Amino acid sequence: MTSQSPQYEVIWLIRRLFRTMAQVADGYLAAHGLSAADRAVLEFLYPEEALSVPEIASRYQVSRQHVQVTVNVLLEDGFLETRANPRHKRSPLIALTYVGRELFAKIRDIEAEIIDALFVDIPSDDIECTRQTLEAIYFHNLQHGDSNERPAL
Amino acid sequence: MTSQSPQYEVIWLIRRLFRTMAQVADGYLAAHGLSAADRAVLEFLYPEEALSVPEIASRYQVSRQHVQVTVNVLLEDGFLETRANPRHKRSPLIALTYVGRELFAKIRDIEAEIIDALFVDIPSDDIECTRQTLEAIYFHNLQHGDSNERPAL
DNA sequence: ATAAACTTGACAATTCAATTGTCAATATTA
DNA sequence: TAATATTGACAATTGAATTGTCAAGTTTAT
Repeated sequence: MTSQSPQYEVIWLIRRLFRTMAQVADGYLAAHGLSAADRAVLEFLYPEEALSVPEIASRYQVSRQHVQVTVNVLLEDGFLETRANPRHKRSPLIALTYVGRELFAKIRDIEAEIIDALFVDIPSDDIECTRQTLEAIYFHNLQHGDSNERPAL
Repeated sequence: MTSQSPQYEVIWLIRRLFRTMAQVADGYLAAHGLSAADRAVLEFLYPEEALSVPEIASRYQVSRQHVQVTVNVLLEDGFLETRANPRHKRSPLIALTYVGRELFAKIRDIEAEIIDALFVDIPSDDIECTRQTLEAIYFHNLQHGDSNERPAL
């Protein structure tokens, strides 16, 4: 509603699409016992990354302590494992286990299905144009961003 | 990161753009003493809508009680006023006051500036293509949506 | 017109994600 | 080797939102 310029409408649509997508995501994530925060951590490590908790926190632009708790639970659940960290003797690297990688692959499959259904009517040229435009905005945003670290999930 | 299909990347970008936008919004909203929830309520009433609290709640897909609290504060602040409700004698319509309308217009000006800066390098054809594509996805989503009401801010 | 069923606004308690604060142990660096 | 910083664990707090409850008033069906 309440349109003004095409730019404004694009932003409006992004806000609303995010909201509905988040609702849908909550559904299939909860069905696998995951929260949005869990998903974010898994995504940072997928498929073969190994990062320390503070590293994840700074990328996920979220407090170190919060990531710690999330990671600890995922470790207990067997989706993550610790590895020796060549850069820090006390702070291990966190990586996906085989089970964790399978889980996140499954999540991605579910998402891919939903997304494909969403885009089923859209010509691929339009998808590509949209992708490029959003990417340009995203990186433009980064250039002028006042935050000193990456923007986060 | 971790691209697969252009579709997936579009969704990925929407998620990240939303996050960074929300951070920016928190900044200028807080500078005017508003929360995101306040903004949502003002937007529903701008420029000349008059809705009851339960009506706002069902559009904003949020609990009636939460909207009530938000509206009560905005009433006290003089940004909203109550009017007789022809459909309900006890539940008044809520509408913007002159001051409230000025405030939201100001918010929109700030947003328009930020958005224009964001899109400054993008050809208008690309903006239009993006708008159409996102709109198509949004309405496609609505058709198949399982929620029985509108999707929300 | 009247009784039954529902809606509304107010208030309270709770939940959930996330932040902030603190601290001892350990690492890094100067 | 001493000074400084980082890490993980734990606790308390915040903030936005939900859920529960209830009396008062309103709508609807009879």
